[in-house]
Amino acid sequence: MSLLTNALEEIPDIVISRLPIYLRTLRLLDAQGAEVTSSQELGQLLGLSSAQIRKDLSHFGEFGKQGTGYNVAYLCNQLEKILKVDCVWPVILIGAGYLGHALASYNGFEHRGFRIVGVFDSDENKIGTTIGATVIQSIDAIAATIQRYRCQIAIIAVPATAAQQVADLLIATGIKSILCYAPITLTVPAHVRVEYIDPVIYFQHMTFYLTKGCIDE
Amino acid sequence: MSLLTNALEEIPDIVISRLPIYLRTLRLLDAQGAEVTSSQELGQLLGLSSAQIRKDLSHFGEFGKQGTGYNVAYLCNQLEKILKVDCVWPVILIGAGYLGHALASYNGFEHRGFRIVGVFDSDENKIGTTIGATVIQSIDAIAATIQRYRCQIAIIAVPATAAQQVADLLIATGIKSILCYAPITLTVPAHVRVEYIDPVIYFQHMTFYLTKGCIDE
DNA sequence: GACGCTTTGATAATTTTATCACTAATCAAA
DNA sequence: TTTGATTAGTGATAAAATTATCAAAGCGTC
Repeated sequence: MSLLTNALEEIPDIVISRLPIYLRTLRLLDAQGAEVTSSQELGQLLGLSSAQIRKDLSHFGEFGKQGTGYNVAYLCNQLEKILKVDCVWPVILIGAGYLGHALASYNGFEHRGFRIVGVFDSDENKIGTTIGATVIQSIDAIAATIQRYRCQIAIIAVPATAAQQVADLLIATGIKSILCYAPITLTVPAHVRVEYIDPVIYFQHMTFYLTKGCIDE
Repeated sequence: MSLLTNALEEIPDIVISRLPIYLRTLRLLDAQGAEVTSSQELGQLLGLSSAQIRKDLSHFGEFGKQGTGYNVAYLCNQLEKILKVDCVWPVILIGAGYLGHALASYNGFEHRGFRIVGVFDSDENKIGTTIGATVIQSIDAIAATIQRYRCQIAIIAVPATAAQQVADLLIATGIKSILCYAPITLTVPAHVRVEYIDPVIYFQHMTFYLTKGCIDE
């Protein structure tokens, strides 16, 4: 089977969503000096069944050797190709509050395939100031940056009240994927993909399973 | 059916994971002054089918009225009870880097059921300094804070290299749920729940669906 | 009050996802 | 070389999740 899959087969999104986890773990194993691994070992590390991992990978080709397992470096490479992160994607960041600063300062993006190429804010007082080497620009400058880098990915790190408006602007300017840190669900056209990060969603998921133990009660 | 469900029925985790999204949207509707809504309207806002929303809610009881829909305030209340966020949960935060600062400064936790009651770091230079009104404490002080607040939830916002060690410490001290911002999969006992936030995982998911357009290529 | 429109909640049907079970390949050691 | 222990890949099966369907109920209008 060809690497980027036979066009007849539609790969489930849930499979795609696991690949980055596999990749992250494989790169850790690689960094630890492991030459080979197995679906069983990976499954143990990730809390998944070995069958699931083999099945997931089988959508894209054959990467292992029976009796031996997978060559870590090779599988890393293949996954990077499948996910198209064997290169660096330009990303723009909207919002230069505390969160925007944390994201812009994070140095874990580049070696995993992403670089923040522009930071934007609407606050006049922030425009022109810097985060590390990056100058915060006016919202008006977004289009130019997107064009220059052919940027398809944006991070929204503005307050919830401004997020939809920012999203509309980004989409009008050609952004195809948005990572939204604002705690709202955006309304976007079908060709735009949005992923959300809202820590409270995770907390509220957790508390369902906890026995109640609140402050002042 | 009783509110917190008939013990015979095991509610799928995937259903639980959607409830916080429903709650978030309902509270938005409430803030906008909406008195009632419908599974159809909610579904439209969230990109889900109305049947799914009705089915999800049906695990917990009957909250709507045929022909009318759901009373927004009432359904909010019920979801808050189901998720046990009709109160404030104490949370501790480990790691006072940029991300830790962003989290500690965020004022969107409290009204959704959570309060950061302690911030900890291993860096001697940070200990004793403040984020807003919160004093950064030594890692050694974690146990006392957990005990004092009967804290069950922790946020890990330390580098990947330290995360497992911190997790082990937290678990030994009684933490039951961890929100992990470090880009690794933690190894934890079965009774501990971990949720992960790693933006790169989302980016790499997105790029699978994008046409390649990297920097310098 | 009857009628038309809407909506829920329940059940059935369908689709999707995960698991199982097995074959063939690989390797190390006897 | 043979044997035993592993392991990938895969078609079949089981489980889970989503979607479709529909009766009953509510509301507004005539």
